[in-house]
Amino acid sequence: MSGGATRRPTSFDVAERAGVSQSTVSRALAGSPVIAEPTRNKVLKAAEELGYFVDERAARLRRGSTGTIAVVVICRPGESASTINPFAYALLGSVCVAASERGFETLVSFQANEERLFGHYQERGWADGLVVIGTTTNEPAWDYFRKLEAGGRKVVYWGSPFDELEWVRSDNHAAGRLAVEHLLASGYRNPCFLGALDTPQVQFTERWEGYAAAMRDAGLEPRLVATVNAATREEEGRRAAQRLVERSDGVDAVFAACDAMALGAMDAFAAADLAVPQDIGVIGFDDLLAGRFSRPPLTTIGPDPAQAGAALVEAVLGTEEGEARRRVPVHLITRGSTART
Amino acid sequence: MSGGATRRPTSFDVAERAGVSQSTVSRALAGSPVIAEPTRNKVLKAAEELGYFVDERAARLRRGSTGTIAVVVICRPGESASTINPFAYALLGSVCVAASERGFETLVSFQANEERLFGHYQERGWADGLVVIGTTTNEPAWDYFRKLEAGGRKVVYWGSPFDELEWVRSDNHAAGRLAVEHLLASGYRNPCFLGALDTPQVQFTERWEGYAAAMRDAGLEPRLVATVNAATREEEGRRAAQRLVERSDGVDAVFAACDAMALGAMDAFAAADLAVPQDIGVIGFDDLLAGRFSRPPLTTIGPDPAQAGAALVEAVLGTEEGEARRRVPVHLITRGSTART
DNA sequence: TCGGACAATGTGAGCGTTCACAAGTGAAAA
DNA sequence: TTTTCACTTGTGAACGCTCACATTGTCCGA
Repeated sequence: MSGGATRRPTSFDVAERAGVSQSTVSRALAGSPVIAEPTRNKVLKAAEELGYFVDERAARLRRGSTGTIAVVVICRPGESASTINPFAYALLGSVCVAASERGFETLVSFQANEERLFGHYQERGWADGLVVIGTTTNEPAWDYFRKLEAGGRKVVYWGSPFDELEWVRSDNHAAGRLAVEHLLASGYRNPCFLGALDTPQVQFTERWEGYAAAMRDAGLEPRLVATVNAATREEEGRRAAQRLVERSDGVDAVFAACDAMALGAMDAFAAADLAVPQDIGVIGFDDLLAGRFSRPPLTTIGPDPAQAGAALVEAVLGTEEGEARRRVPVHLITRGSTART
Repeated sequence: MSGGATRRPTSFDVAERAGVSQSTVSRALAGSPVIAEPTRNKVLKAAEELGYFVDERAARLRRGSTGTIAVVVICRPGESASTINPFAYALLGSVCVAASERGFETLVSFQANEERLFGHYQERGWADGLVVIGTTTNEPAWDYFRKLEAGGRKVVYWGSPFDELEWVRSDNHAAGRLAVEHLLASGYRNPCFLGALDTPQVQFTERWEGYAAAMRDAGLEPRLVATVNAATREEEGRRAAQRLVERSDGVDAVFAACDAMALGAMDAFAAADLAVPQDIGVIGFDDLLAGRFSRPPLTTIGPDPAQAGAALVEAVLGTEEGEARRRVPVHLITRGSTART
């Protein structure tokens, strides 16, 4: 409306208008009980008239607190904000909520370019801690994380491939077992695992291990249908499933490393006229919204994102060693894609 | 590893270690060309050894910049981070990316409780601007927004119900027309609109208006199947579709106000043994990932989230009036749910 | 030998707060 | 009246940084 950009009012402006000292303004606005009621009212009125808000960056500087945790979501190269695994979003959201519940702000950035990613870690050095969601293969990451930790900051990784870092993960072992048990109980005889083991995604590897252990316990041979890198997880799942169909070696169920892959696989099965769940059972991991609306709806295993987010925040704010290294429990959500009966 | 929490190093610590003055450290780290190369190296080495990072909150305080834009995602009451409309996440992501490209940080919060929401606006007052994603019916919001704007901050709303606020929206009118044109071209004769008009979601209302105008242009009577409030959008869509099925008044296609509703509706149609797209066509809005994996895949209309995010950031950072009030173009994505032929 | 120009570094103020401490009230107790 | 004390408010020093300005050192031409 008006012309020039007017300077933002400070507590001194409020003090002048209210006819008190600046520190009285500070106290009144901070809700200090020592301030007399009439004074407080004068101050509040003046502040409101001027449209004054406390400058948090100054307050925090003085107070010595940051009150902020940084969250970095690492995108895969070429991945945009809209093609990223939706589970990362759910996790991001619950991290923000959990942080907010503990009175912390969250500073969020999405990074695809690793060069810039590291630059950003530095800029964000002023946060109390850093939560990293996603995976990077970049080795120099170690050095950066070390530097950050030397600088008194804590870095917690969701599903880190680096053992030296603090991490929070799903109980992937349990997930693998749950998948096998459920598939066998549903009447499938030859469940295979669909995913990749040679990636920095340790979570995939752990799911495989859980799956393999459960298979052996049941007297069965674990089988891997390896995915190869593609533009999206769905595409990876689709291609791997196509190869599986061509092979046709008696596999009658698939435990996919993530829902996106499972959905891609279901797509491929439909194209090959294989009926899910009759001809082949499919179970995923993540509990994406998309899985609720696929035909058939996708049976899946997943952590509660709220629980996972809370665990991450606790880990990044907690001072106790060890306590931070946690496993988030997973749950089986049974839907149509494994309902053989 | 070590015991007590050591104080974070400051530029004075670096200066002492490097044997130079504090301001030389500042200059060296800021990349000032006036610093001699050997000095810069000494400083960089000392900084690295101490694990020093510039305290951005102090730097920005001194510099007078915030370099931050706040993003608030409003959840519907009872909605958790994982049940929120995924489009909001995609939008959030692209806002973060767009901001980062312009050198800004993003401070993100998810708010369900409106009381706290407003408290948070104040705390976040130190950002250069505020992007609000989601909808609130709360009238006092006006006052808060006014106060924020009086305080020199800019608030931009995604799909605001308040006309006095800056907003960025999809071109919902065009979306309504696109939907009708596509449905008629696909051989449907009686498309209805599924959604609610009495909500603060102006975007829904605008889509209805676009739909209604296109219907009249085609010589047809616009028809509304009203949704009523439920826990999730899917549930709202499901229930409205059930009523539509019971009515069976010749409607042969549905334009749902959002994908989540469309998916819920498809669920209800499947339960009622109505085949999509043969018996009834369905088209949504948002281009959710879930729509790509539904059976049949969902035809939808939507803005490019990246474009929308960029427009929001531009609006919140731009100084020009009017320029900020923008419409983001929408695109039709044709999939199975309207493939009658 | 000296002074001026230029390059590199040091000095000190101040960004807008909070907080420990000092100081000013007025009423109750001596 | 004087002392005491509770209750409020004012004063001034930080927080860690950047930037305008002052200072130092070095080289070169007169």
